[in-house]
Amino acid sequence: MATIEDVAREAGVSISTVSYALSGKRAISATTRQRVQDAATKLNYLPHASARMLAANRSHIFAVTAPLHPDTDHSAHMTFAMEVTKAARERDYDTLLLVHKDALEGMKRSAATSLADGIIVLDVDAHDDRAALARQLSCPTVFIGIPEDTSGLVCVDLDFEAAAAMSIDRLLDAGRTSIGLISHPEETLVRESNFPLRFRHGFEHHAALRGIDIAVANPTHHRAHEAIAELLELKPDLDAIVLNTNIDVAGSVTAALAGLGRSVPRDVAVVAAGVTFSTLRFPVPFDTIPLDAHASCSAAVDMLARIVENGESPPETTLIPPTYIELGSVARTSVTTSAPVTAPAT
Amino acid sequence: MATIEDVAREAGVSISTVSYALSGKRAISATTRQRVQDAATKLNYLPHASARMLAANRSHIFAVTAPLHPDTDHSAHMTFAMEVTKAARERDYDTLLLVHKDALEGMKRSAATSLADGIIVLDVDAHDDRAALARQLSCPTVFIGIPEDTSGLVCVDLDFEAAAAMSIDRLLDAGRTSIGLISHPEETLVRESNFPLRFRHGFEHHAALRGIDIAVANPTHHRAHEAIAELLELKPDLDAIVLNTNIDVAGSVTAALAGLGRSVPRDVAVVAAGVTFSTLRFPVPFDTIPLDAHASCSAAVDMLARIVENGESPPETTLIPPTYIELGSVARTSVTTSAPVTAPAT
DNA sequence: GCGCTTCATCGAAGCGCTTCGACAGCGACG
DNA sequence: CGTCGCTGTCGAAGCGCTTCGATGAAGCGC
Repeated sequence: MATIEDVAREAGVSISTVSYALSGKRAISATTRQRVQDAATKLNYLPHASARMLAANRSHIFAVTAPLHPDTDHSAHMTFAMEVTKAARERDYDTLLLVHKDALEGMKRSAATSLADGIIVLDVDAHDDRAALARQLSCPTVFIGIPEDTSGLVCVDLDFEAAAAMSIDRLLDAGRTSIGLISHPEETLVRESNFPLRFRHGFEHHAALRGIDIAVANPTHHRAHEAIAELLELKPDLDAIVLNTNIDVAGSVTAALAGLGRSVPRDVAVVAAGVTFSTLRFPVPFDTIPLDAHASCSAAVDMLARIVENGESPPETTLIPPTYIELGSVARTSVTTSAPVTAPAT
Repeated sequence: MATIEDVAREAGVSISTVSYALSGKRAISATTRQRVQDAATKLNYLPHASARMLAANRSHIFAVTAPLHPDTDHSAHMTFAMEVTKAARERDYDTLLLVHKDALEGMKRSAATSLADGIIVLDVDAHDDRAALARQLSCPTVFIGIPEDTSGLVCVDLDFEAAAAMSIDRLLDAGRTSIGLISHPEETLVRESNFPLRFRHGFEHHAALRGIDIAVANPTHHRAHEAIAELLELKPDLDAIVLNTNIDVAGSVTAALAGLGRSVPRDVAVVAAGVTFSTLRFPVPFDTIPLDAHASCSAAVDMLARIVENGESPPETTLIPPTYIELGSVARTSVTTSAPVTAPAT
């Protein structure tokens, strides 16, 4: 492999000139820069990674901690890891994958050895060990997800509270009156994975605010029809369901409702909110308030890069506003529809 | 962070002695070594990653290329990436994730900049661009999966041909006579993902060898019942199904068969072969010949580490023998069962 | 035409580690 | 008692890059 010295010789300049010409950190005349670039291209020069790291004290590597729990949704997990990696590459960083039990030890190690310039934390629990570690680590760290105590941290995530409120508002605006929430499986809630809790909290809070009574079900075995039966028992007049759950449960909601003699959206409106999957290929696609991995990850990586490169200190918490995608699973109820079309209720 | 110099001062020895004491590359007296280790522990010393890389010309990093296709099974994908990472950590390597289009460019870059000591290639197609690249790269590379032309490469994988043969043998031994294969979706076959093809080839080959006639279905839309109906049309007397397909199709086989008035294993025996998922939580668990991610990944990482560290050159292809897990989905047919129990047909 | 600034370039000092060769000390051997 | 060969330790030379300070050349005003 060609070294910077080879390029310098080829271009007839000094080593430092090559470095400055390629990095742009000092003014170099156009002609010299061109010669250097030509030489670099000709020799197929790429700087030796560790030499660059050592001299510049910067690795251009981000560590990504992504622990795998028994109840982890692999698909969502993969999507986030990929999106972080893609976003990092766009800013000229590579990503080191830290998994499993190695998460804590890996964070320490990659910080202590200066292997990583920064750390991205995925799949955050309400009381996450990695929060305490991040505070004492002095290696810039950004959380995708929001632990209970955010002091001294930098966190990015979808505004789940707002997403929950948005789902309620849409359903009420469409004339629905009796809303149930199907949440994540028990296992996920038990370890206090942060976002199902935040969604649920936002849901209950906003329901109270709008003066409606709601029901909540946590499917124990990823079974949709059990959850729905549970909701129907609590609220026999159920006419709307909000799904903040995994794809398995969501995917079988249509069938489960059909089994109970209800159709979507005629009898029951459905909104999937704060979910990573698309419902486009479901028998009846559901209106969706997506948990957009791309948005969260590129925002987080962007922040991390700015902390590392410019020493910026972003706010503790950045909430990404939700967006609503209509796919036809929330028709207006007949009562409302019978009102004059030109003057819809506000 | 403490440097090697701090440790040397603390232990009252020279820098090189510290290096040798910690690496064990030269004889150091027990007392000195102990003093050095104590000093290192006291100062919380960890060697600076890039300094070590630069001096030793070794990064202790493996790159992992794992491209994401539209039809990629995220769960399997994640499992393999995780298993590679875990296996690498056990040998003191970290893993860099290279995704998406970045796969080729990332391989080049991490090799050219000496960022990675070696490369693991996942999700290999029969005609994979990464094979040609690996040949010209001079960076040790191990494929998990087997492209058509393996010359000059090092590849590890489950012996899918043997797994296919094993599934046929087991079914025939259990007295089944009419076997159908449900393979991967069209999309996966079209891009010539290597293992579905190898499985299918082994399946057809062994069926011919054992003198039976078989049927094959490729579900187009991940729909199990369509595939089964297709098989039944081809072979109305179907009494055994081999599944070499994704979890979505496999998961709904029981229901699809029930819908067609057949039960497992009474009417139809089922074996899942060369699959990454477990069928334990299916309504009827299926006998399984697993594609064991852990086995493949740790074998591959082991090989890569030995190439990097000892300059070994393993054989082009290493096939991992299949194992059979009985879960009760292959009962002997009544005909066979009525034969004397003490003298089963061979 | 002198001193001043500005621009482009260079030389050299590290970054923190590994590793090679050198060498002191010491027991063994003739 | 001199010499040989070990063993354990040290000093120093890099690894390939970045970056600081220095310097020469060119441009400017007075």
